[in-house]
This record gives sequence, structure tokens and C-alpha cells, in this order.
Amino acid sequence: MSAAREDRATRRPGRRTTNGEPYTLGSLIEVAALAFLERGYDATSMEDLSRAAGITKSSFYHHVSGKEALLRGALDRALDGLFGVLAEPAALEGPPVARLRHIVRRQVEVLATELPYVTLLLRLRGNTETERWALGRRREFDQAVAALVREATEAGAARPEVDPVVAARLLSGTVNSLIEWYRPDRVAVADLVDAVERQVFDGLLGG
Amino acid sequence: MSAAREDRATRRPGRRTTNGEPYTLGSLIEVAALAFLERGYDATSMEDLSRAAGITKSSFYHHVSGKEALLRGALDRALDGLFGVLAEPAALEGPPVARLRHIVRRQVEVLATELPYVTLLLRLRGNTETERWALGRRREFDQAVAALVREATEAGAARPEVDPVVAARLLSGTVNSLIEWYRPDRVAVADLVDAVERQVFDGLLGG
DNA sequence: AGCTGTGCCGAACGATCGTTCGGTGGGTAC
DNA sequence: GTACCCACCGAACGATCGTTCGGCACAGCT
Repeated sequence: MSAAREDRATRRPGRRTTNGEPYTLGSLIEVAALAFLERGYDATSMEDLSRAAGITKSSFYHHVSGKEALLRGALDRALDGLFGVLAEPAALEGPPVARLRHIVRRQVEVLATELPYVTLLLRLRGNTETERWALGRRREFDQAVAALVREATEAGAARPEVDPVVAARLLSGTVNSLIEWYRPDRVAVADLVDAVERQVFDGLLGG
Repeated sequence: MSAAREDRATRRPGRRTTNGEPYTLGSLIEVAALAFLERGYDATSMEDLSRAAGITKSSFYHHVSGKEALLRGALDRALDGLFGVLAEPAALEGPPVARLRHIVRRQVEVLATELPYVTLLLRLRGNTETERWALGRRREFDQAVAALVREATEAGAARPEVDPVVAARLLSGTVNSLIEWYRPDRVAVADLVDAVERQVFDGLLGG
């Protein structure tokens, strides 16, 4: 996590005494998200975070207003990624099934590339106001996908025997469950996208 | 340690002042699991638990050795349910696909009926020795299912284009994601089982 | 030279955590 | 009666939490 700090040590951009890279809010949010991913939000102390960043706890507070701000920043990044998918042209035009396919594929990509942030979003319990706000936005996203599943079912393009609401939940569940096991070094993102699409739209059996 | 207290319920077994129901370890584990389900393990204090049980914090400790024991008890119950499925005859005999189908259906049933306990199991981060022990047992279960998926693929009964390991992860993810939204009062268990089986083995599309 | 702003730190704050302990009151056994 | 048991409680323990504060070292500017 600190390898990038001493390379351009000659120039003094901000203040930084011993090394070049200043601590930005974004970089500290990244550090925090990785720690939250590993131990969970509540079980991660500010001492843990500051140690991971390479400074003391009190120095850490010089750059960050508090623990909840780190959470909020990470959740913002996750939600921006997800809602960005919904705003893409291929998610807005064409038959419902095609739009659904595109959203699922892109959602998997966002999950894979923004893994720590999305993981944080999906593990929320709603204990604080910030968490409830993020859960509300996440529900918006899920409902948009659920509406698309219902459209596809009514258009006769999806299995009518299954309640579209339940189908949408299972769909979201399948995609979101990636955070439980996917690690970027083991499986390529492109292969992951294909595998999820096949399993979701074609099922486990057949061939 | 405590099972001997409730069996002879007619004769005032323990002491109980205001009501007849004695506090057994099992009933307190149930209370705890429900609270953990709502707020998360770390965010739930012993004060919360004792208040939910209707006694003070110090009285609570008269019945329970500690917070981790409650966690351990709940995890035990979840793991017993899951491994019980693997031990059923229909999970041991017959072609791989049929055994897989049976396990998936029964696993959904266990998730639905033991929801708080399984939820606790699936949210573990491995911060304590107890958590790591439970994660190890859970991995055993997942590997047993993964082995069955591989068998089915080699037998030509599942899609060969998808890596069996990834397919098994997606399968487990789909089933386990039920804990994120399923509540026993909204959808009947039998309908849930059918919907999951269809979505997993037949896919979202078609009709 | 002196002044100022800033990155960083040690020490401590009050709050809350899980846990322990001494005691109390009312029931049972003798 | 009296001795004992046990569910229950109030109060406090040490530890750790997130957060704050005063001060130190050093760079840029005048």
C-alpha cells in the first residue's frame, strides 16, 4: 500500500515531510474501504485505519473528519458506479431483455472493479443515518432492475411461472454474491461477466 | 449445561418470579440471533440483548457465559441444519444432477426456517477463533456442493462453457442471497424452493 | 531574520463496551 | 424456624472506542 509514496520524492507538492504523495481524502477512503472489507466496519478501529495509512491516529484526523465520513465516501463511490450503469444508453433503449442483459453485465463489471466499495454497500445494516440513506439509494437501484424484470416477463420474454419480484431478487442476489468470493487476481473480469450472464439467463443445466 | 431445566415444567423447576417461562440457553440464543440479524453482531451490545430478553445485563450473565458463546450456539444450529442436508439419502444416492437438485431445494428450506442463524453464519468475517472455526466448516459444505457441480459437469449434464468452480460459487451465492430479502411472512417456503430451483437450473429466460 | 501555515504527533477526553462481584429476596428442604 | 439455593439486580471493573487538543518541526514567504 505504500510503494507509490517514495518514487517522486524530489518534488514537494503539498507539504509532506518525508515523502512525496500527500494524503488525499480519496486515498484514505480507499485504505479504509480495504480494511472494512477485511474485518467489517464496526470491527475496524480508527487506530487500524491510521496504521494502515502509515500515520498516527491523530494525524489521520487531520485529513478526515471522522469514521462515518469515510463510510459515506466509500458508499458514494459504489452508488455512483451502479447508477452510472443505469444511465448508459444501452440500459435505456431497446427491448427489456436486452437492456437487462446489458445492466447485468455492466453491474458485474462495476462490482469487480469497485469491489471494496460495493461490498461495503451490500453489508449495511442501517444502524446510522448515513447507512439508511445509502440503503435507500440501493433500494432505488434494485427497484429499477426489478421493474425491468417485470417488463420482460410481461413481454413474454422471461419465465412466467416465477413471480417477477422473486426472480428480480434472485437475480440481484446472484450478481451481488460475487463480493463473497471474487478476488481480482483469480478470475478475469471478462470471464466472470460471461459466466454470470450464462448462469442467469440460461441456467446451470443444458449443453 | 441447561437442558435439565425445562423438561419438568409443571413443577416450578427454577425460580422465575413474574412468569413461568424459564430462560434456557437455547431461548436466549434465539433472542440474540434475532438481534444480531437486525443490527449485526458487533453493533449489538449485551445491554441490547438482555433488554430484549426482559432482564438486566447482570442477570443475563447468570444464564450465558458470554457474547461469543451466543454466537457459537447460533452458528452451531446453522451448521447442523446445513450438514444435515448433506447427510440425507437423496443427497448421497443417484445421479449427480438429481443429488444437486435435492441439496439446493433442501438448502433453501433450511435457510428459510433457520434464517437468523444462517444469516449470522454467512456474515462472518473471521475476526475471532470461533468465527474462523465456523468459516472453516462452512467452507467444507461449499466444497461438497462444488464437488457435486464438477461431477455433474463431467457427466455432461451441466453447461461445459462455464468453469465448474465459478458455477458452484454462483450457485451458492444465489441460494445464500435469500437471507438478504426473504422474510417468512411474505413468501411461502414451498414457492421459494420452486422459484430458486427454476431460476438456478432453467435460467431467467424462456417460457 | 521572523512569521505563518501545515503535516504530524503524544496524551488525554468522555462514552461505551463485555464482564465481574457482592448482595437481596423469596422459594424449597430439613 | 432456619439454613440453603438461586434467579435476579445495581454498581463497578478495565479495556477500547471515536474524537479532541496543545504543541513541535519544518517549508515558503517577506
